[in-house]
This record gives sequence, structure tokens and C-alpha cells, in this order.
Amino acid sequence: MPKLTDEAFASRRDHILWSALRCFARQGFHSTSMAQVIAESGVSAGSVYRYFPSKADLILAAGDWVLGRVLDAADEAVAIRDEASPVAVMRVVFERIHENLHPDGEDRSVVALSVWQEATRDARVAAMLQHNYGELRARVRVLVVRWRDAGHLPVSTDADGLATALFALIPGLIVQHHALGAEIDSGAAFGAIEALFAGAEAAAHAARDQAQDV
Amino acid sequence: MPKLTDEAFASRRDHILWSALRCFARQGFHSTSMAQVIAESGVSAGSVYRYFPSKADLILAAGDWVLGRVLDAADEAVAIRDEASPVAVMRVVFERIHENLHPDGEDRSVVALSVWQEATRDARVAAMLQHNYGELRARVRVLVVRWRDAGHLPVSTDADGLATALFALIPGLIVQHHALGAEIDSGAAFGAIEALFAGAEAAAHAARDQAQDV
Amino acid sequence: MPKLTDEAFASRRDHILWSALRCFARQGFHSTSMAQVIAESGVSAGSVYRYFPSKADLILAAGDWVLGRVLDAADEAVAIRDEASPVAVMRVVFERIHENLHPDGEDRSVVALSVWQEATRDARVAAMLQHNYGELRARVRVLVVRWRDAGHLPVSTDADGLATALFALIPGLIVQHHALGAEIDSGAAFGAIEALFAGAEAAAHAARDQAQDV
Amino acid sequence: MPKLTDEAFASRRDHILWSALRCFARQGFHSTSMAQVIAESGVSAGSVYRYFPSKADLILAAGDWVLGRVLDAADEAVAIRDEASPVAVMRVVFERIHENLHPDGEDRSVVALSVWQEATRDARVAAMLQHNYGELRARVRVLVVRWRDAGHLPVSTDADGLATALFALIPGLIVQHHALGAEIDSGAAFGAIEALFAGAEAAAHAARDQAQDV
DNA sequence: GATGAATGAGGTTTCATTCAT
DNA sequence: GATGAATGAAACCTCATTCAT
Repeated sequence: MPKLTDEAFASRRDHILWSALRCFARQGFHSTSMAQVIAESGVSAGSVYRYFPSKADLILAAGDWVLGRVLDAADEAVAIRDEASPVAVMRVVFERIHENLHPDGEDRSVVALSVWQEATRDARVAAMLQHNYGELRARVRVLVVRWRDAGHLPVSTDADGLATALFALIPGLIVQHHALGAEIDSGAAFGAIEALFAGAEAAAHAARDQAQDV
Repeated sequence: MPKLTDEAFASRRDHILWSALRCFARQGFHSTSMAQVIAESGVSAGSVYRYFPSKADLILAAGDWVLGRVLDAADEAVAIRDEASPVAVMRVVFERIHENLHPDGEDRSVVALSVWQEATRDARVAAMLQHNYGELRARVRVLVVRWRDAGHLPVSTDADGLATALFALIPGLIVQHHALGAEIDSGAAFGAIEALFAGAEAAAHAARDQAQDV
Repeated sequence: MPKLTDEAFASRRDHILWSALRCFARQGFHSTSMAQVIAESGVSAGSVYRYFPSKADLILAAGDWVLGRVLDAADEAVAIRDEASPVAVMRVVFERIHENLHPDGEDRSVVALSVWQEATRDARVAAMLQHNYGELRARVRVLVVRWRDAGHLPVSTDADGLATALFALIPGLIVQHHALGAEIDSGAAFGAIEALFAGAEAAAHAARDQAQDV
Repeated sequence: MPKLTDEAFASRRDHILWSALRCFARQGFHSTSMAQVIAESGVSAGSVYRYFPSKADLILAAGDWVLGRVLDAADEAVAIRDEASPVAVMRVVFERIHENLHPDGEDRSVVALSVWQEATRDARVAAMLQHNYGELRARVRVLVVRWRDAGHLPVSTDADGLATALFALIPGLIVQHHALGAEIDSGAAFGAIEALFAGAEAAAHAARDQAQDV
């Protein structure tokens, strides 16, 4: 066989990666055997190892893919909504995450739970997680600063603290979703935070008006 | 040999459980072998299996212990602070969680990451997680309702949505802590949310005053 | 099961070791699979790995056993024959080697070939080989010095060179035996060297007598 | 595509063979993978298999090449030194072996260790070894007979036994060299044997003179 | 009741070889 | 003729669990 084109190589690699993701979503990293990934992908053991030198590499790539889709979702939402509140954007991010992770109807957000756990054992996964979540958190912080500077939040607002709190919604809602099931309404959670923001904004305006009166 | 007294039985069981927890905190459930638990506990393999019929049972018990300490923390905080805001109570809960999980200086909050992941594989762990987080969420909801009914939040406040959002802080901050390390200041996150609450409260009062004026 | 006594432990370990030696003698280290050793020994895989943590350890132990028997043979021969010529002792050593390595009629001297080869790949085997052959060579050197000092060899004899040459007989004859088969008569080789020694001794005496005459 | 000329074919084959020899010298036959040979040679897997139908064939050819160089060394030495003692010729053979095996500074005498070991597993390698060493031994025997017939050794000398003993020097010194390293002085070993020969020759002459006197 | 040696299914990975291009 | 991606049997080793003592 002649040398694979780059696209053909990437396509085969992606096929294996997505097969692995289906397995990982069902059973987590460590309860998925390479034999299962091999069976799911339909290629030979040797081929899987040609594209991913070890199970750890496959886990790393799968985790990176999932967190990468989350980051993509954030990028899209942040880019488009210029004048929207951070919570509104986060809501869109959260919806996009689900869309990005379900191109075929299978839930891949569970894999995030496996990534968090794996990061405690594998330094490369930890680094990958740190990088992805560092970037993601930076996006959230931008939203907060932009909103505060537009006058919707008091100037005294602690952008870092608020970014941390808003970021927490994403893993926090994923965990609740998987732990408590359908009874969790993440839309309502965003609505509640939005109401808080609205109240805070009103108070901020009132304070400003009062300051101007004097 | 004579039958073990109940206390002796419970004491040996706890000893094994805590040994297992140390291992699980270091390496997660699946990278901890029973041999390691056995070595850490200093008892024989046969003994471990007398108190925990299988590794799955040991994982279940360890997970339950960790989530139970979280629930304890919530109970204490909810019981004591009658007139405090939900955020203030959550902050205390979060601090208590760390205290409860570090009786000996070792961090056991990581085990929560393992529990979330394990729940996707083991129905009993999923049920245990659902029960614990259901209870915990109910506590949070009580805080919200109490606070709203005391007039600190608009009557229109969606208690379920807000409870979901506040609950999200706990796993959300734990994940950020383990992913991003020391740069995450959970205290600042609580502070930021508290500021939002304060703003919302001011707005709520203003609205009420206006309503009364009419 | 209660703790194994030291003898029981050693006995089981020896059983596995000898099973492995049979396999190694037939096929060499690398063409013998652990599965074959396991089948030959009749115990489980886990048991084999309890006594030998890895295949490399089993190879090391097997090699050490074989070279140890050679060293034993040398020790016995050196201790007993006080007044015999080095060649006569070497001949006995060579015969003893065969006896020591064939307690059950199976030839285990081939394993030496595997050890030499393995030493080029495994540092521990190399160290073990160096130690065993260093000791063995020291024994040969003692024989030479003793014989020279007893006046059977010229005082100018290079003990190190002669020791190296005599030592070479052992691997040299083993290789010829395995390469060329039965047509090799190692007894005749020792006889030829013995004749050389006798000639050299006569010459040495003649030289001394002449020196005294003057 | 046009048929390869015989020279082109042989040239490519030799290139692959020498690449394999470099690998075999470094790691032995069984720890060298075909992938390593392929990488070292810079040609494709398919090409390697065109010139050598299997790894066993490559091993056979490599072994034959190494032993062939040894035989070449013996032929040259035997042809040139007509009046030299067998030991002197062997010394030259030994030096030539090293020259022949180090055309590029890499030691290929280790491969001999692999060949001896492989012969216990592969009948074709065994036959090749037997042929090469049979030829080599015949050369050594010629030296001995020639020397004895020239009157340097007693007529009673056992040519076969002495040939076996002298032949043993070659593998015996190679093994010691690889096992014990630089502390082995093969030149000294030849010197010591040469001294023995000299002594034996003196004794032989004395005996003859005495016989003539009578 | 406690012990710990033994079990063996199953895990990950390698590698000699083939054959479509 | 040459290429190199694909194959899959088989390698080494682990580990949850059992049960004779």
C-alpha cells in the first residue's frame, strides 16, 4: 500500500478515536478494554496501536477531544454574543456543549467525569485538563469583565471570583445531570442566576443614579 | 473462635475502609489493587473479603463514606445558621467538607471524582450517589426557600433553579480545584455570588417599597 | 493457607526453576514462552510470578543456577586435587560440570550458550556472568600458580595468560560439542594439553639441571 | 518494471544484510525486530522480505556471513604461514577475525554468541554452524599435523585432540572477552600456549637426540 | 475467625508477515 | 519491483477472588 494521505490518516485516526469515545462514554476509561475499542472500531489491534501508541495516548486524545469541543462551544458563544450577559452566554455554551458532544445522538459528556478522575493519575491528562480549563476559564473571565465594564455590574465586582463561580456551573451541572438525572433542569439554573444578575444590575444602576444625584 | 463483638467488627471494618480510602485518594478506584488495600491495612486478604465481599462493595462503602461526610457538613451548616444567606451557608458547607475529609491531613475530596465516574458503571454506586446528592440538594433548596420567604429574594424566585445553581458550586469548585490548582480561590467565588445576592436583595427591597408606595 | 515454611518456599521455587531450565535447555530463553514454563511446571501463572517477578528474573536465576553448578564443579576439583596438574584438574572439572548439570539425564550445558548471548542484552545477566566467570577464572589461576610454584612449570610462566588459555577450554569445548556433536572428544583435547604440559615440565627440569651444573 | 541486474540485486541484498548485522550485533537475534532492521536499512518491509523470505533466513544469512569471515581469516593465515607454529597461526587468525568483523569499527563477534545459541533452536543454523566449524577445525588440524610432521612435536602427538584444544581457544577467548571484558588478554593466552609448545618442542628434540645417541 | 498461597481469566502490547496499490 | 498499512496470533503479566490450613 502506498503512503496514506494526510486526510486518509486523519480520517482513520478519527474513526478509531470516535469508536473509543463510544466505549469510554459507556464504561469509563478503565473498564473499557482495548479489545472492546478494537471490536468497536472494526480494525485490527495493530492498526489501533499504529494510530495510538498506548491506551494512555488514546485516553489522552479522547479526553482532549471532549474538552476541545467544550472550548469550541465557548469560543463560538463568546465570539457571537457581544452584548449578552455572561449568564446568557454560559447558557448558550452549555447548550452548544451538548450539541457538539452529540453529533450522533450519543452522550459524550460523561467522558468529562472520566477525564477529571484520570487527571489525578496521569500527568499528561492533568496537563491537558489544566490547559483546556485554563483557556475556558479565561473566556469566562472575559465575559465578566466585558459585562462589568459595560456598566451592568458594579465596578467593585471581583472578576476572578465571579468567573470561578460561573465556570463552576459547567462541571456542577454536568455532575448533577449524571447524578440526579432528568429532574435537574439546567435551564432553570441559568434562569435563576440570570435573575440574580438582573437584580444586581438594577441595584447597580440605582446606586449610580443616587451617586449622580449628589 | 469466639464471635467478634459488634464493636470489634465495626472497628476492623472501619480500619479497612480508611486504609482503602487512603489508597483510593491517591490513585482512584481502578488503579488501586486489592493487594494495595490489603498491604495498607495490614490485614490478610481473607479478612478484607470477610468485611467487604468484593472490591465493588469496598468502592461503594468508600464512596458512601465520602459523600456522607459532605452531607454531614451540609446538615451541620444548615442546622446552625438559621438567618444566614444560602451562599454564606454554602461557603461554610464547603469549608466543612474539607475539614471532614481531612481528619488526618490527607485530601479525600478527590475520591468524589472517582465516585462520579464510577456511578456511570455501577448501578449501586449510581443509586448511592443519587441518594446522597438528592438529600444534599434538598438541603440547599431548603436554604433558598427559607431565604426567599424571609424576604431577601423576590417572591418570583425559582427555588429549584437557584438550588441547582448553588449546588453546582460544590462539584464545580472541586473540579476547578483539582484541574487548575491553587490559582482557584473558592472563597472569592462565594464572595462574588454573595455580592450578586446582595444586589438582588437591594433590588427586591426597592421593588417592594415601590409597590407599597402605590 | 498458613505461611509457607522456608523449605517449602525454596522447594516450590526450585521446582519452577527446574521446569524452566528444561524449557530453556530445549529452546533457549527467548523461544521459551512463559506459558510453556507454566505448563511444564504444572502450577498457575500467578504462582510462577509469585516466585519470579518477571521472565528476566527467571532467566537470571536459571543462568545463575547453571553457572553456579560450574563453579561448584571447579571448587570440588580444586579442593580435592592438591598435587594434580591444572589440566588434570580441568579435566575433572569438565566431567563434574556434566554430572552437575545432568542430575536427571537432561543436558543443561546448552543453557550456557543462552547465558552468554543474554549477557549482551541484560545488564543483570552480564553482571552475574562476570561474577561467576571471574570466580571461575580465579580458581584456574590458583591451579596454575600452585603448579608453577611446585616447579612443574618454568618460573617465567605467565600465570594470567595460561589461566586464560586453560579457562578457554571450558566454553571452547562446550561450543564445539554443541556445534560439531559427538565427533568432538574433549578427553582427547585434555590429553593433548597434558602432553604439552609434560613436555614443558621435562624441558623445565632439564633447564634447571643445566643451570645447577654450571 | 525492468528486472534487476544480478549486481544490483546482490548489492541491495548485502545492504540489508549489513543493516541487519548491525542490529544483531547490538541486541542479538531475538531482541531485534524486523521493524528495526527495516528502519536501519532504510528500505521498505516488502523489500526486505523480497530478499530474505523470513526472519529465520536473515538470521541464517547473517550467521553465515560472520562465520564465513572467521573461515576466511583461517584460510588466509593457514595459506600464508607455512613454517609457523599452529599457535602462532591461531594468534594471527584471531587477530584477522577481529579485523574482518570490524570493517567499520563495529564489533560483530558478539553475533557468534547468538549463532551458537540459535543453532540449538534452528536446524538450518545448526547445519550452517556445523559446516563452518567443521571446515575451521579441519584447518586447525592441518596446522597441527604439519607442525608435528616437521618434527616440532612428538610423533605420538594426538592431532585430533590438539586440534580440538587449539580450536577451543577461539570461542573460549571470545566468551571470556565478552564476559570479563578488558581484563582478558588474549595475546597473553597465545603467548602462554606458545611457551608450552616451545617447552614441548625442546623435550621432543631432547628425546630424539637421546634416541639417536643410543 | 484469620491467614496468605494459589488460581486463571483477561489485560495491554508487540511483531513477523502479507498484499493492495 | 517497491511500498508501507494492515493483520492477528501470541507474548508477558496482573489481580480479584478463593479456600485449605
